[in-house]
Order: sequence, then structure tokens, then C-alpha cells
Amino acid sequence: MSNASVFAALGDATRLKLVSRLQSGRHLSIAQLTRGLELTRQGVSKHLHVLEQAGLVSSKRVGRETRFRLRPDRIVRARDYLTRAADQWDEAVERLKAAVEG
Amino acid sequence: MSNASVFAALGDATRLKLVSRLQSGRHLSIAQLTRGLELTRQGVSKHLHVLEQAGLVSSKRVGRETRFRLRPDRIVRARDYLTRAADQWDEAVERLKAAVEG
DNA sequence: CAATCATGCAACCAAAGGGTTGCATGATGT
DNA sequence: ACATCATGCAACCCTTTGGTTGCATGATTG
Repeated sequence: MSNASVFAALGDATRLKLVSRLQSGRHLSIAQLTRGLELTRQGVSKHLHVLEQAGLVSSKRVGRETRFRLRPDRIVRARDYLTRAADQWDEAVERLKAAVEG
Repeated sequence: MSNASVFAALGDATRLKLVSRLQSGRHLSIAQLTRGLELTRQGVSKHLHVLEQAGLVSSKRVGRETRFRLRPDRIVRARDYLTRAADQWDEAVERLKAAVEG
């Protein structure tokens, strides 16, 4: 929900890998996402739940498997937050410079 | 250092507030940064250390106080990472669309 | 229907995190 | 010199987190 929880969800190497793998645009099952990670299926499942709680991912039951897909809107929101942060810093520094020179 | 540690550092409401306050562009002491936060000075000090370890902030001793300033380069790097993530997702979805239609 | 596959749920565990208090130290102001 | 201010360091505490194992359940396949 909040920006902090989105950043917290991204603040784990395993979860970043999951997000990266979901950038293929496809719906992937937990078993598929577990492939290649040095981690049990349940561990991966927990990470996916964290990503879902943060709104970065959504899930849909398809038969006996649960498919996950990326929700890029939250990523875009987080990116915009950082863009504004960087811009505000630039502006503040410009103001300070002007104040010193003036 | 890594992207994950930068996101992890940003994944806390208190640390986001500290970053926000440092966007003024000035060097602020721990005591100044503690003002207005419902938290002890030592708590704030720990958070600042986390931000510094992640490279989001740097510190300099000035007399009896330690001043912190923002290092926007790491923020920009994190923003660029999210930008690429969103772009790659868009491209992947376009490819999937084309494959379905074709 | 039986075997198997994908998952969820619960219990459990060690480690990390966020917070506090107490004390030591070095710089400032009177 | 003395009192004070800003900080660092260490110990401690409770909660969260990242990970596991074991078992139950619902879907698939033969």
C-alpha cells in the first residue's frame, strides 16, 4: 500500500529476482518461479505473498496452480516517488547556491 | 551498495521521513533530525547509519555534532532501476501481444 | 479410484530489526 | 575549571522476518 511497504518488498535479493523473472510478462506458477532458486517452494510462496501484499504482484488460481503476474503500476509509482525526491533535492541545492551567492 | 539494500533502506517510514527532511539540501545534525520524530536520538542515529550503509546519505563530523546530507546519486540509480523494470515489462507485454495476434 | 502434483496452512527456529536505557567521551560556553 | 551539549557504544528486549518441515486438500492423470 504505502511507499515504504513497496520499497521494503523490493528490499530483498530473492524478491528482486522474482520480480525480474515476472518481467517476462507471463503468468508463472509458484513451482515455475521456484526453479533455479536455492530455496524451498514454501519459501518462494512466502516471498510472493509479501510482493502481493505490497501490490507489486497479483495472483490467480488456475486449476491446481496459482499464477502470478507483475503489476507495473506500483513500480511506476515508486519510480515517480524517487524522481520527485531527486528533483526536489536539485531544486533545494539550487536555492542554497543562489542564497550563498546573493 | 546493492539495489536490494538501497530499497531495504527506503523501506521504513521513519527513514523515508529522514530522507525527506534531508531533501532541503542542508547538512543536518542528529539532534536536528530527531526533532519532531517520536523516537529517541539513538533510534534516529541507528536509522541514519542504515541509510549511510546503503549509500543514501553521508556524514561529516563538525565540532561536537555529526552532520548528514543526502547523496542523490543512489536515489537516481534506484529510480533508473525501476524505470528499466517498467520498460522491460512493457516490451515483454508487447511481444506477447504480437505473438498471440501473429 | 489411485497416484501424483501444486498448493495452503501451521508450527517452529534462528537471525535481524527497531527500539530503549545507561554510560563514556569529546567539544562548547560561562 | 565546570557544566552542558551532541554523540558513540554496548547491552538488552520484543517483534518481525526468512527459512524450514510436516501434513491436509484439491486438481490431474492413468
